[in-house]
Amino acid sequence: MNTKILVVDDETSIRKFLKVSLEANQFEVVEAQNGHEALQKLIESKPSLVILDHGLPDMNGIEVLKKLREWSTVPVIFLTVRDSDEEKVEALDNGADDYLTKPFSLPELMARIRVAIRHSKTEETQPVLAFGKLSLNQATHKSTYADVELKLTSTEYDLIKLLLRSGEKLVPHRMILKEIWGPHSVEHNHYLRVYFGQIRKKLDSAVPGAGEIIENESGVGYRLKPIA
Amino acid sequence: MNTKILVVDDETSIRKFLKVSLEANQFEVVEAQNGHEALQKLIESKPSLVILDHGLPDMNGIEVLKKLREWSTVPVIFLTVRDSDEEKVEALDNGADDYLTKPFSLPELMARIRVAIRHSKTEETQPVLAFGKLSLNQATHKSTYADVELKLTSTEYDLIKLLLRSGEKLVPHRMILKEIWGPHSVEHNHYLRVYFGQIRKKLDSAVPGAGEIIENESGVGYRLKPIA
DNA sequence: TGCCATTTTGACGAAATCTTGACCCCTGCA
DNA sequence: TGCAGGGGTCAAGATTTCGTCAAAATGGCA
Repeated sequence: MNTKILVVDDETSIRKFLKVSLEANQFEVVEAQNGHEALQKLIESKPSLVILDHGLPDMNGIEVLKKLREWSTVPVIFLTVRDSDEEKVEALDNGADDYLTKPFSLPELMARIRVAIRHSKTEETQPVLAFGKLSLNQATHKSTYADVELKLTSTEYDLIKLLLRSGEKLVPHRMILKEIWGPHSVEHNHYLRVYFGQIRKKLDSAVPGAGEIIENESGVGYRLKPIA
Repeated sequence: MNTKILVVDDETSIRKFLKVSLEANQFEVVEAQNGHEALQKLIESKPSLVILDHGLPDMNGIEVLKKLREWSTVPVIFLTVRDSDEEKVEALDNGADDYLTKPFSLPELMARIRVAIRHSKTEETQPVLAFGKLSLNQATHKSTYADVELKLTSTEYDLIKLLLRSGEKLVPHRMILKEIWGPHSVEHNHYLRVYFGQIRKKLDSAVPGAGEIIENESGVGYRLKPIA
């Protein structure tokens, strides 16, 4: 699976140019023409990186950036036509990871994309996440409990990944919902009950009693139980 | 303790300029004039970030970068006089985290430094509130007395958190009620009796007598008993 | 098109938690 | 001695949150 990049720009010519260039470098490209579409596509296609233009028809790039930073940690490279200090500082301080002024050089953009992706890899994408007997291999996309494979759906997989990343730290309901279903679903606590129920059942059928590693703190959130 | 930055440049004027500017922004500055000194200082003073000039007398910046990347993951911002694509790509692909061309704008440099430091701050310090033998881990949402776990409900947890934040200072009834139950419930003093009763009971069953750490000042409020 | 895996929704009992009221104690005071 | 106010304790509802099951909707994909 190639690395997916979301390109947000209202000018078709620039989008096409970036699409062709990025695809020539083995990236998969998702396009958005405005802020709302960008946030929508971000939830749908979970890209590994976002290239965000400053000037958009419905809301400006900074607003999009602030919105997505409420729940996403995806790397963002900001693009702009103007070379203004204030804009740069504003973007970088609001969560942009890099900033390029148009016209930019393609090799430089590619190099900066590699840097951004390198960063997010080292921070989050360790090939194997594990906690106690529960482990998850992000390369093969497989998960095991005590070396017994669990057949998880992709949503179940994402939930386990989220808990594993937090170790024995408690993850609040709303944070889970935001991460997995997007900021619109912050209220749907019922999802959590259903999905953690399914996951517990699969854990139990792998190793009876294993479902207990998923703990609930009533009214607050879920966490993994530290190894006894 | 301030964040430490290693500035590597052979030109004294630029080093001084950066030193003054960085110190004005609450950073601590360590200087090096050449590649060998840079690697030396990196080991000695363990900075949180390196600003590395491309042209150095003994070895060029790329070589320094490659060397330090053999064992260090410290963020590196590359500086150069020439605006060359090849140089940029080479630096970024060899482990530089950002790249700026002289003359650069100071606000932009500061913003990019903040980004780099933000990136490297992956692990947060575990926020533990404690007073005497009572402690509360806000990451795991667990509480202990003398290392015995107390199974608190979320409201009980919030109450203990409130008392812990005030240390041995007295917290008035109305303040507690407003914080936990909202401004509508400022009159319901009965809640406090019931809840602190429950908490005392849980403390006692963890360590007999421990319930006494919650003291009441008649007609005024509650507080934690200073350590004997 | 129809099938299948998955996601979303609804329903319901169980568990945990919160709220309320009854009753006790103690203290200070008339 | 009686009584009022504040505090502590207990336990019975009331309410919220959980866990579970299963039906309906959705979305690829042959």
